Amino acid sequence: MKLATWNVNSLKVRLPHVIDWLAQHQPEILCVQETKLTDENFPVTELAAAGYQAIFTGQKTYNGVAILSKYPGIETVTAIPGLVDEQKRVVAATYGDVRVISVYVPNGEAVGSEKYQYKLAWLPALVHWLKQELERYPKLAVMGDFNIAPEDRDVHDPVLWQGSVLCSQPERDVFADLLNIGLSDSFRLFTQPEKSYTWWDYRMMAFRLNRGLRIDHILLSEQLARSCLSCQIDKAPRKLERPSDHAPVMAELNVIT
DNA sequence: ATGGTAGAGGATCTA
Repeated sequence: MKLATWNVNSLKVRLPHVIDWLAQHQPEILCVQETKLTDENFPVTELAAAGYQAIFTGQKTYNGVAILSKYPGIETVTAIPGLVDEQKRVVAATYGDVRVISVYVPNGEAVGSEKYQYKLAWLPALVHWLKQELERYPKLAVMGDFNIAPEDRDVHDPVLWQGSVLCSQPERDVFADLLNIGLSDSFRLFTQPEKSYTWWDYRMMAFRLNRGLRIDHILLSEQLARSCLSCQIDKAPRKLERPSDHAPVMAELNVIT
């Protein structure tokens, strides 16, 4: 079973890239973030023609998440239970006995800003919910744009970024909480190339210079982590014309669906 | 020179 996640930065603009990528890699599941589409505008027909169904929750202009899959999902949830939040940032569904969550963590803008406060309030609600999900679903995969670079090796220039948003200690502490409740960073289950990143700013030739951060993650429960065979970042779509600023991350699991 | 680019929407906001 192949699982993947990709912040597409507008599914409307990126739909051709997404459909090509699905055809090439044939994942059972692709979590997407930043669809920037209301639900009535979601490209259900085009994805169905590509062999994928979708569960989604979106809004105009900002945010929006989805799970694309080859098989139908059940037990759909489109918000963190108990959290009052206008922004569409999570969607969950169950495929066989695998629970999948697509998540778009707030960016946080800058340390000390209102958006940073929102991020630091939002994240504990996510952790609390995931703890409950882990109790209910032993096979849990949480995938998406976490907007957190967990360690200095996930940052092209740790000195430049030290203490900045995406790298600050309070954010990294929450990421550690995610690991402490029983999730594994699937990318770090394996030996990886140095300077592996998933996001590069559009500006300043950041991609060409590989000035990136690893902020998109596939987190797996213990049961799924045990069956994980590989996890890799696919930089190829970032090299296309009009790319997303994020690259997809894909994991292969020894699980039959 | 606190810059630069992309998306949405139609002036800025967000990233």
